[in-house]
Amino acid sequence: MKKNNKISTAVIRRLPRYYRHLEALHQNGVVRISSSALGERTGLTASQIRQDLSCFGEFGQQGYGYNVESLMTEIADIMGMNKGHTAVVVGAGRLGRALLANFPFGHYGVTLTAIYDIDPKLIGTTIAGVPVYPTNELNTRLAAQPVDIGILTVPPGVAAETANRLACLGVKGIWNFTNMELGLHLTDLVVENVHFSDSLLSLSYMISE
Amino acid sequence: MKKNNKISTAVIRRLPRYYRHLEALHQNGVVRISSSALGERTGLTASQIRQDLSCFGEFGQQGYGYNVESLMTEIADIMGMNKGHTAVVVGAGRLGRALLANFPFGHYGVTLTAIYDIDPKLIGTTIAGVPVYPTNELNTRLAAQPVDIGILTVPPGVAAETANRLACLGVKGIWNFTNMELGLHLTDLVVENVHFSDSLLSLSYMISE
DNA sequence: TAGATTGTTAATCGATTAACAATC
DNA sequence: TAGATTGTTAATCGATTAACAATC
Repeated sequence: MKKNNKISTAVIRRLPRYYRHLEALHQNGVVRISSSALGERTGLTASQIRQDLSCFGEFGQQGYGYNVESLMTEIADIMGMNKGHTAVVVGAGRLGRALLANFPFGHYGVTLTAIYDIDPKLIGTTIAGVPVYPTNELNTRLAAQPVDIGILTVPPGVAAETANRLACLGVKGIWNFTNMELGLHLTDLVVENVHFSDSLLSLSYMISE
Repeated sequence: MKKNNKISTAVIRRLPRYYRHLEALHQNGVVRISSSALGERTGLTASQIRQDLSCFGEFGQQGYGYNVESLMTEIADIMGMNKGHTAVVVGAGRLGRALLANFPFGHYGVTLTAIYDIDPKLIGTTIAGVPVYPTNELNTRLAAQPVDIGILTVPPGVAAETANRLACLGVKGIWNFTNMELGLHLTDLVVENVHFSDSLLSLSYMISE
């Protein structure tokens, strides 16, 4: 009984959190969990969890709760982890390489098809098993073989320009690690910003009380 | 006319965004801006901006708007950028080093006093001008000279344990880059999570519609 | 069966938006 | 002065919480 009304961003932002906790529970061999127990773990109310999940279907069972593994699988599916999303990384500097080395893209259902950089020393090599191409081949390569996500780890100076190119080349989403506001107002493009500075400044505020 | 009622997290999360845009405006030589113009830039309503700012004081002027530089300065101050916060980085792996190399801590009013790692090759060196100490000296060094913020870039396996040590050593905040839930429930400790996976999964959901 | 816990409806709470008098 | 734009109060909207019948 999927309900495609319109999911609020508040709910969407909580889905990965549910997933993270369910994954940990599953790894610890926990088979079932009630909304109240999950609430305790996640720091949310049982009511909110049931409300959130009910946006997508009926995954629980009265008197029992939720099966950890199947709820985990359902949420993974809802979040698009089984859509086979493809992505390219643009910018293989320290941050790009740290991400490539540490972040388990495959685990989240994202396949990296290429890395782009301007450094001649990197061209032709592979990083984390992904080939590095020169950035000036971005247009032709992506035109020939579109991808879903552009991961932006370029220096701030070329962030906006690169984002524009990615947008024109038809990516559906940009994962933006530059501290720049991309200012793209295309309705069909999603920009997810990872603004470290915003995060640190919030922390700074909260410890300054 | 500061009003210390209780600022909602929604407002706190928008402060860095205001700051970012004001900084850019200032760099472009813009001297004054109205709430509606700032709203257009930031994608928020003029009403919300005025409402938000009024939590902290009266920074504008009727018929004129806000002075970009002074509003920027005010917000910087509100966010604690002038508190002289100190921080240590724990974990000098790829991510830690990328952060050290790229992120302008000083610009946000945070002074790094030390880096801790277990790799003997790194001990005694400096990264981005900050000395690296062995992690087993964390307790004695922080006990002797407390810091405000612990930046957690250790591998997931030791995240919880390291966070606990930092908490016991009196840090006020933890900037958590591990994908782990730290599960510290100390009332006087603030944990700011940078969960890359949550961010990517939200993006994944949003492009999957 | 009796106890537990769901999904959902209704009530509450908080956050955003609109409106406007005050005033630069 | 007249026009613009603030800070703030009131109205609206949305999100969270509480309650409970349904049922495993």
